[in-house]
Amino acid sequence: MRKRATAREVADAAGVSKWTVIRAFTPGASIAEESKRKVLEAAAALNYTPNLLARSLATNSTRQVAVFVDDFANPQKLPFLETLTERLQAEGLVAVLININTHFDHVHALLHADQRQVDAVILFGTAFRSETLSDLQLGRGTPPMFVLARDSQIEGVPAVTCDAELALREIVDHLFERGYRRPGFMTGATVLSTALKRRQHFVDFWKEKGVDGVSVFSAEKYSAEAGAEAVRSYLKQTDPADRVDVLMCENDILALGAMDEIRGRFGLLVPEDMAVVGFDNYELCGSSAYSLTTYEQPRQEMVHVIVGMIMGRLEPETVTLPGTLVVRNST
Amino acid sequence: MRKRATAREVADAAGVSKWTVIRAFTPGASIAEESKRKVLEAAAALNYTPNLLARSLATNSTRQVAVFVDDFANPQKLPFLETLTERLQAEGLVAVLININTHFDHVHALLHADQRQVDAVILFGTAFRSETLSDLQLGRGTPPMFVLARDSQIEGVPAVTCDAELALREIVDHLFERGYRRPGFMTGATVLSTALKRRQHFVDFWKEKGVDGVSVFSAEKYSAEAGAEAVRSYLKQTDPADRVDVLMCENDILALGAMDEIRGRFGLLVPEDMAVVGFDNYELCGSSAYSLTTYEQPRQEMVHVIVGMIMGRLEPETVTLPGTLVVRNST
DNA sequence: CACCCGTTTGCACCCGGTAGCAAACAGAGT
DNA sequence: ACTCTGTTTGCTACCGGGTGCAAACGGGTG
Repeated sequence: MRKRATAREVADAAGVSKWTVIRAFTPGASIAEESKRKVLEAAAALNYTPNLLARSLATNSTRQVAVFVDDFANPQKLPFLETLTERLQAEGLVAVLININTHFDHVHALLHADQRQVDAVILFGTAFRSETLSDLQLGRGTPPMFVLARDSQIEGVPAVTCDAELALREIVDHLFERGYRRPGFMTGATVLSTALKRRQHFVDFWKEKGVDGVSVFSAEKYSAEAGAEAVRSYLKQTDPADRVDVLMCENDILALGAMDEIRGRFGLLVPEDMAVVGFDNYELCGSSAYSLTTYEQPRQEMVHVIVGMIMGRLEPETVTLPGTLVVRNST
Repeated sequence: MRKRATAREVADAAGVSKWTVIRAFTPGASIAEESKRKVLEAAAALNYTPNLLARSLATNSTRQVAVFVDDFANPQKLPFLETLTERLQAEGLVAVLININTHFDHVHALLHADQRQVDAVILFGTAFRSETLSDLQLGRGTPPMFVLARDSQIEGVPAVTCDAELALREIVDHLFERGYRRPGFMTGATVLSTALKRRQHFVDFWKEKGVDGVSVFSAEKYSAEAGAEAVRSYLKQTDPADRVDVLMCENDILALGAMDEIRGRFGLLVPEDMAVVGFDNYELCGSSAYSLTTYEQPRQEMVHVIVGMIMGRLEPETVTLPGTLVVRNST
């Protein structure tokens, strides 16, 4: 394997010192046209490009951003990752994707990210417990952190989210207007559900409308299968007369699973027997097979804001952005 | 922002030289128990961990793997990314996710990966044209490359794929047995479709069965919407009597879109009027709303093999692994 | 021709580790 | 006490660049 050329080698070939070579590759550096040309020619001949590793070490900036993900079941992560990587790359940054799981938890991951000297850490919808940080005792040592698409449960760590209050208000208004009066809510794993505030706002706004008893039940995790199971056990143990008339699910993937179960196994009609609402507006929600009413997060704007904060253009502070209610046939 | 502690500082605190500190953090290094203890105490007090950037520079190994992705529309990417990151992390490697798009093409990405000194590049289902490599003229300079979940079109670059020949044979056998005789095939963008070989095998195996005319048409890209459109224009311009009785789609996401269109807009029944087959076994294919017959790629094994090659445990060579036919109600 | 000032270039030192050699040390054998 | 041998420690050189300062250069001016 041929080694990469170094600035030193290019310097020898061009008959200048290595610092002149560096200058030729530093925008705005003080260098004569003539020598810049010579250097670039020699560099092209030797196929030289600066070693970003060495540069990072010297400048103390890697231009790498760690992205923590712990829930790959939600297909909505994919378009987010697409937008995020695209925007980061447009800024000359690159995403290091870190899978948080039982073998590699947040502590490991943060330690690792810190050792790699990443410029920032994005907690992308992960279930980060604030105690984790104090365990680390890293204090000011860690790279700046940002929470994306989930509320921050860590003091001093800003979050960029969809405005849950506005979203749930719009949803509840819509459902009330359509005449639903017996609402239910399906959360994902109970521990985390507070991180999205959705349930709380849902309950509160129904209370404002004078509807008090929101049935709440919980799926094991965020997956279609788990959503289906949760609905199955709910429908089995609930008297048909007492059933909710509309079921709001914490995200689309739960909602799709729920819908399948409601229609498939129980032969009920959506929305006639039971309406369903999701959250995220995942691509397949619009298909005629589901036609799920849902709420679209302002993905582009959220990513725009978080990248702006990372680049230092925007003040790092918690920001909530308005999304869009997408009404379809499931309500 | 407090700076990270360096080996030098720990050395001063522990009253030893910085090389002794390094040894305390190097498994199997020659160091006395006593001084190791002293060093680790001082390190804990100062919150020291080695700087991986500096280590990478010195050892010429970053333990980073670049993963190129250019198609985020296929939700199947997500479980693959999950498995891939998990396995890489288990080996002490980390994935740098690079989004290949019009603003950041393969040439940019390869150059960038090379500058970052990544240990390997995984072309994860990307449409890499072999000319791109010769354009680069990087020759032996580039990091080792591997193609995942697509055939390699680059000489000397091994691919790890699902065995398309076996898969299509099983699928065609199954369809023939069920009595279908007028097969159709929907590819994604035509340019790439050869990279998956699926169409060719499909046509060949039908020919073996004595069925010659496979209707082939193509969606603009890999998305449900594109699949739906392709089916719409096919159904519109084809006489009902001449329609295919089974439609095989190059992947699930096309198949789901196609199914929606067939049932929703045209009011046809699947599989009675037209059967549909996909490829990948994406989670929602199993839902009662679709119940799509499809073929599951051996994801775990594929990732296992590619990571083995990266780690040097396995010979780098093209490997095809057998998947599993999943028969459901759409055929 | 000396002088001044702006541009260009070279240099010492630094970023934070790793590799391999050589010196220092300690315990055993004679 | 002396040598031998194995362990432990320190040191120089190096990975491939970046920074800030000082010296060299060059052209206009009096």
